[in-house]
Amino acid sequence: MGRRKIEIEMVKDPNTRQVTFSKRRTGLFKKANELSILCGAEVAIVVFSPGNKPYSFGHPGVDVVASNYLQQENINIPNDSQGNASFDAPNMENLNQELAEVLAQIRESEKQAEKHDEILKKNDVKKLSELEGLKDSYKEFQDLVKLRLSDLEISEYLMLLARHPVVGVKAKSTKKKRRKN
Amino acid sequence: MGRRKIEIEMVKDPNTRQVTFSKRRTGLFKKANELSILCGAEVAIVVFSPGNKPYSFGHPGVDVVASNYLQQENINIPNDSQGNASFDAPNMENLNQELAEVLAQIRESEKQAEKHDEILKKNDVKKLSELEGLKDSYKEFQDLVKLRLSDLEISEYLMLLARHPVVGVKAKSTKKKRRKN
DNA sequence: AACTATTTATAAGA
DNA sequence: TTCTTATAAATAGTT
Repeated sequence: MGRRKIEIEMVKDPNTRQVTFSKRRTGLFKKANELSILCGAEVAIVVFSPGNKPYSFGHPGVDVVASNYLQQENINIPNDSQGNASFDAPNMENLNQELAEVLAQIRESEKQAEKHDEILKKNDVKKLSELEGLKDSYKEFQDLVKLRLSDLEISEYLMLLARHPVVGVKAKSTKKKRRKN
Repeated sequence: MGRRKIEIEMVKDPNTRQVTFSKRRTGLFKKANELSILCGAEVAIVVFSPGNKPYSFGHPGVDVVASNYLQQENINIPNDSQGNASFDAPNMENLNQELAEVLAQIRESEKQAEKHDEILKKNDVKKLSELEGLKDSYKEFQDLVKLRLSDLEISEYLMLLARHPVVGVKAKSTKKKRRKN
């Protein structure tokens, strides 16, 4: 849909490829957004550019989509179906297990936190002094939870993407080369 | 791009909505496929229909993406050697311990949260201004979480998860050996 | 599912 | 990178 028709095949020129990527990624995300609004559908997308830079889109949010997915499928626990459990396996499994535990607890905590909010909303607040204390510790609590929650949300999201109802491992890293696109 | 222009808002009629969903989902996946081919990009999409049925698209495949990514980046977690601004990242060796600590903290926080709930229940709280504050701070860290959901992290988690989509409920083992190479 | 009148996306070019 | 524009492609309403 441009000045000329192009074949759907790898764009040879790196520059052109980059430009094409940028334009089409924008278009893809726009379409995804429209789809989610028009149809009330939940959408999550992850894309890696030619330069390996990751981009993502989620509506209403990757975490929400993931949660719904998990709620629907819940945590099935398939075994390693690939038999390729060698690569850093001990390490990963160990983390995986712990993460799974934390995940469960976080979700529990989240529910409580929500309840907490609900209660606050429904019951008109009365004791000011007490509230002050509550507020502080509540916030601390929330911070703690959230500190980990982001990682977990990602894990959930990834489970979703992997199309397997599994709990994923997360490894905090960061370094990454940052290419242009 | 049809007989008439439509507003991007929830399609009211369920039938029409379903039809729109089908058409646009097809279009979205087609676009994703073209993007992946034209630019050699990795793409993964998950969509939930209005009826909550999941649809997904992946090219060339989440696990493949994961392998490539790991091979390229590996789980190497040096400090920021690229001069990229980033937050600290504990390496794999520290993860277990870190997780354990967080786990403990969360448990503690949960207890606090419960206490809070009880207090609130027993004392009919009443103070709108305070409520507002609570809601605000809650939103604040919600936003913080969103910030942490950077593309970078998502990609890393995606890779790791897809590579090790296993959740073993095994006994807690000890640390792990080697780090990335 | 097909068919088109239109709208929308985008390939080139600036 | 952003914008412009000719043209290809997607799709809303219809059959």
